[in-house]
Amino acid sequence: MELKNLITFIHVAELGSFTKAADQLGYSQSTVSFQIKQLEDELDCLLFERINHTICLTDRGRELVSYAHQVRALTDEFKENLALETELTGHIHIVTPDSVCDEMINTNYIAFHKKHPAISICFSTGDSGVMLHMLDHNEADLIITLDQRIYNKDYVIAKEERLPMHFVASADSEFAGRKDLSVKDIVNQPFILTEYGQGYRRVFDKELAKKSLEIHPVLEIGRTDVITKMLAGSNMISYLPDFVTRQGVAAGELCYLDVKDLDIEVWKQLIYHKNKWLSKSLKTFIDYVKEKEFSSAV
Amino acid sequence: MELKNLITFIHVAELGSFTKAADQLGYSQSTVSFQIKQLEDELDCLLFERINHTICLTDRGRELVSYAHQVRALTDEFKENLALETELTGHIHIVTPDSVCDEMINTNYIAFHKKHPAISICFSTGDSGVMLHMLDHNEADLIITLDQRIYNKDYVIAKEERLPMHFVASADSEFAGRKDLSVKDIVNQPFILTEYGQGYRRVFDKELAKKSLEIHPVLEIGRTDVITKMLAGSNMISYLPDFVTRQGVAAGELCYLDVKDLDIEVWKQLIYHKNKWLSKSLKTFIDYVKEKEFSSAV
DNA sequence: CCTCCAACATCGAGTTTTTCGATGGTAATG
DNA sequence: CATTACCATCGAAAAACTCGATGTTGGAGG
Repeated sequence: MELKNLITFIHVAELGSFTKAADQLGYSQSTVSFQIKQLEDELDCLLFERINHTICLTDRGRELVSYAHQVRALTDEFKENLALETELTGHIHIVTPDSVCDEMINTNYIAFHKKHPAISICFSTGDSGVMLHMLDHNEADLIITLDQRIYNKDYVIAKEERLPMHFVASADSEFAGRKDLSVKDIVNQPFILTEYGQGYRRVFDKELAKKSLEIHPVLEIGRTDVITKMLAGSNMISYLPDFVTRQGVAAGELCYLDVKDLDIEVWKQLIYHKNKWLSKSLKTFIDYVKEKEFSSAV
Repeated sequence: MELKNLITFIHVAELGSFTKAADQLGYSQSTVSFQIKQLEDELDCLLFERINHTICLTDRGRELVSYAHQVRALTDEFKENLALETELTGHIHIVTPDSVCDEMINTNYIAFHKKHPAISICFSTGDSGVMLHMLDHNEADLIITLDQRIYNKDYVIAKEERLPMHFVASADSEFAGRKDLSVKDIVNQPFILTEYGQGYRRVFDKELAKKSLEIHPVLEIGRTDVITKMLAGSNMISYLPDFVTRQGVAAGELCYLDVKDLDIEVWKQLIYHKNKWLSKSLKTFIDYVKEKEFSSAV
């Protein structure tokens, strides 16, 4: 009972003629005969009485007409809905580091949700390793990494930008305003950093190790908002992406230290798996994140 | 979007595995891959995300699951109904000579209708030529002929019997009781016969012509009930099947004339076209007619 | 760390199915 | 009586389907 045969059957039943149906469908007449015969064999009943070269639906045939129309209607409806791509619904799972997640939820996500209330979104946080693993296991639709620049043929980098990094301290730090600092000058200061697993922290430690230096932070915490709050007015130092500290510096609470001999490449990347099916919802969300979350200014 | 592929798709979606679906369906794994790919190509969308050798339905895939289930349900339902052969409904068109029709409607049909109220039946009358033409054009489902014995490879003779024929006159006819009459003795009497087109009348005339005889009836009429009524008490003679006159003879109103030199073969046959689809209703009706209308006693 | 296993994709070969054109028979038409 | 229209059937050609083998990759187990 393949759809093709049912379509042919519908035409034959409507036109009352194998030949006409064949013409209409672009088949040869013998093909139509064969297809109808197939249906008859499969259903083990006669669909048309053939008396004197004219055909006439049997009762069974009439039942099949009704069924065939239902199937066709269902199919048409389905294909139409598919073509329409319906409304923007569905579920999206995005995983980011803490700092990014904070910013997104607080500043941008509310607007997105207002615009697309039917898209349900799950934000969760994780370090780079966890995020990539989730991508590989189709447990996340989309991730944002703050890490060394990732390239992998299985991933699509939807957008990326290099993040300027700074050593940051309280605006009233003893190092504030000092020119041409070296890492060595500050390495023994009390540091507050993101925990080791977090992307750029690993890069940071590695780079220091190359210089045979080591930093023992007094506090490790992923929440960069906590870090910046604690820096202000304290004697602690941190190493953070600009977007985290920019506001504090502008407000006169924090300052950048002028350390010249450490320049770490930290990238912010928006990544999804290359085999990921991009629904319209997901595309919309990706576009949103690309625009809102990535500064075109940098 | 052939049904076969949809079935495979349903299995894959349920089992979450191409391989398992292949096992369950008796396909090879490559076949299942191919079938799903076919669906994806046809619908121009990804149905499963393949990430790390595990598959996961996409939104489109989920929509297709719903559609595929609907189609399958519809198909199952249809096939089940077909197997059930539902109730006895439908329309049957039977054509008979006047005399048979009279008898059927008056005596038997009412009982049949009570037993099978959902079967709608159309009785109509016609002479043999018309009836056979209707059979050939699928305008009648079933006919009963009273005529010479018909054989044609396109027809199915559901039942037949030879009808005894008699010259009949009023019980007080001058020929009543006379032994060993010849056709010649009565050929000039006033005759009342069925009209020429009617089956056995044609045979009757032909047989007389062989003997170089001719009869000019004073009245020709198909309604045999009218004929028998007119015979009684008149000096007219007719030539009729036994089943028409039996009652009158038994009642002492009519008598058979003992004409020995004319013996015409008249057959009552129940015929349908060999290409006719015999619905259960039609079969039931045929069985009914075979039993009720054809005397097993003759 | 290495091997094996489980999955799905892909390819080419073999088989099955589908399609077509030609042919045949029959009834209606002119 | 020739012609047309119609459907069935047949054999050949074309297309589609199916399979097994192979490749790739990640995870599990030793």
